[in-house]
Amino acid sequence: MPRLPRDIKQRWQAFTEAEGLKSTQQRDVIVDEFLKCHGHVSIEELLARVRKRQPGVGYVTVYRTLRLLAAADLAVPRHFGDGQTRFEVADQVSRHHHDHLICTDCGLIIEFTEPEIERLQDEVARKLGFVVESHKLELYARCPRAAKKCDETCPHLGARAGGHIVPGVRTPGRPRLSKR
Amino acid sequence: MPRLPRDIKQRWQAFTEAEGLKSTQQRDVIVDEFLKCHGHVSIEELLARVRKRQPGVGYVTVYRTLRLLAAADLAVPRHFGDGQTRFEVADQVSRHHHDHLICTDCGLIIEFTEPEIERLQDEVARKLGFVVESHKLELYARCPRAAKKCDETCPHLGARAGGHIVPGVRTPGRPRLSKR
DNA sequence: GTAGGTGCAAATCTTTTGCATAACA
DNA sequence: TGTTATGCAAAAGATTTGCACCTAC
Repeated sequence: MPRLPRDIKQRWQAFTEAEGLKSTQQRDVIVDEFLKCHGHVSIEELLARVRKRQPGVGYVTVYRTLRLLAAADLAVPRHFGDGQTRFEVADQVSRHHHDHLICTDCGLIIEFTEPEIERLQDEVARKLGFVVESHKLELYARCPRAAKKCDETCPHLGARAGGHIVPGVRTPGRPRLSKR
Repeated sequence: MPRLPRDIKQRWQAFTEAEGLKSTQQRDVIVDEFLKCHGHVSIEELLARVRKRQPGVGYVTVYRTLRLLAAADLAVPRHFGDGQTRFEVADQVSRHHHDHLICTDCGLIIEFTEPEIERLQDEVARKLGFVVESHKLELYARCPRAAKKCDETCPHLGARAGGHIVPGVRTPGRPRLSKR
């Protein structure tokens, strides 16, 4: 059993080889563009990037390629509760693992790491007889009343509606993330 | 501003009153059944329970009632990545707050609490200038190779397909939760 | 030439809304 | 008696599959 190559492109190559996958113009561009992404891309977003280089590429092809990337452990799907799946480059996750803090005012996503939390997670699981494979930690938080700090970080603070009752229910608690 | 009643049913009553909501047979049964739930119910699951008492109740009514319960902070929506929204009684969340460990073999959900993790979360947010409103922590884990422990806890371990490649991509990483 | 890939259209699946009818206060 | 609620059907969104055609090995 050969060691997984450090380089992410090599890992992709190894995967395609092992699975007998072919190289095509579309697939190559999609993978290339995806690996250049830093944040959390949705299929649509990636599709838009790809089409700048290869107009005519279909949604489905991006979808299937991301599925392959996920199978190869090169992409990690994320669900922030807005009903869309977003993907993150696994390299960024493993080499620079992080969790997320989501602003409940504007949906801004901040990444953070807290090694002590990670350690405690492993410990909790171990006590229950499990071994953690992955985890998801999201803090839904808002800037303090003073809103001083918030003006700096939140792009469109205060852009919410003023309604009386009940939006949809797709997001955890109250937060509503931007769509598309 | 009156204190929120301790009792959850009283809180619901206060909410309906304040919002001018009417009491109906369907709504009453739905709320009642929901509050009796302990785990994480999906709309369909709750609908099934409700229909045992009131056949003919529509999916939409359950949906809208849960939306109201969420607005009243009596239900907390959860997203475990299988594309379905599940709801938890807020009472269980606030009085007995907990996070989730999900078995990547069978989808079994175990609840746990780790006060130290909670504390660290607040600290991290504070350092970034935020105040945590809520959070979501999920550990995706598997029982140790030996699988000893797993046989005890996992209802249908080994019930997965044996396919070669790539299921859907809705779940984080590999885990596949049971549908419906 | 053949297995694998692409892209359209269409099927699924879940959540959400429109609207006519029924039930509550 | 006038809201408010219900439930059907259908819209909306996102994901997933079927299938005919195309392309890389």
